[in-house]
Amino acid sequence: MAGGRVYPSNNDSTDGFPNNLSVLLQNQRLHPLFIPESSPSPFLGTRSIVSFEDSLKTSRPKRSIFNMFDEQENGYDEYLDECFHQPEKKRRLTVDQIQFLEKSFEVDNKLEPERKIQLAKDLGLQPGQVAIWFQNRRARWKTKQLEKDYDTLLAKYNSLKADYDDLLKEKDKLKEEVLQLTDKLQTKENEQRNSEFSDVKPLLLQEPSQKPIVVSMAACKQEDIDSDHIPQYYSDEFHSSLLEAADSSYPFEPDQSDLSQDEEDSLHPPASSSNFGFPVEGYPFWSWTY
DNA sequence: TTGTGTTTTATTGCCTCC
DNA sequence: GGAGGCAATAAAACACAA
Repeated sequence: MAGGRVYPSNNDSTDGFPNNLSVLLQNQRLHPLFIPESSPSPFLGTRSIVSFEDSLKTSRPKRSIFNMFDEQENGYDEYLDECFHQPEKKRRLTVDQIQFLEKSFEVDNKLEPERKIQLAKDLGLQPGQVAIWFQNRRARWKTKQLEKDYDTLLAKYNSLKADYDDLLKEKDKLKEEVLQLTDKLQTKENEQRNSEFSDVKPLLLQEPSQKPIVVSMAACKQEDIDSDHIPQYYSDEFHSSLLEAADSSYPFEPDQSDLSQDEEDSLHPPASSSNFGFPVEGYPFWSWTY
């Protein structure tokens, strides 16, 4: 339920003192902490005082505002008596009292004993009441502060989450872009390979005692056959024997069969074989992997 | 008028500090 | 051990709708 609270007006006060705080502050130039030395409290109305007579009929709590008063303010008997004779039950503080306390709270939310007594004297309250008011006020302030902190954190969280979501979207977008580019590249490479493949004359290497070996020239560029590009560890002797072999013993014949990539691959000896890149029987030299 | 929700005042129990 | 602070909570005061 909502709604501002309507506090009882102090205009019906019978003490003859101004009840409006602003008027009071103006007329007496009161600082919130300023307590006149010997002026009666302008807040000593009839509506803001606990009925102490009623309270005293019952057993006192272990530490009530009465005990606190008795323990701490023994020299304050006159004022206590005045309060004790207030006929009414517990009442809320008046607007003026609350405004005065609020201003005092703004200055310092902690209450030293001297200040407590002065405030009580000036407001027509018991020091214990002032202490309790400050305590409750601190609790309210803390609650509000927690709510503020929560709102701040929530706003920060929402902002960060929005950023994070944006980054996720950006990441997905870039990922998709990479996939598309990869596909494009793959397609281009395939097209290029196919065009090269169509120019190649598949070669059939065959020896009477061996199964036919088909080698794609695409896998073996001319420069690979040049002596300059044959690794040094192949001796000249070995080199010449290869050339000799290519010249006479292994006539190349065109192969009309349609080679698949797998078949082609199967013609190459395994790269990580135990031959360490040396000639393998049954495989042409240009299919060796160094 | 009454029921209900909210706010304020006060109490209680526990803790820390001196 | 006492004073004072805090959290939890009771109780009173109050607003408001039905």
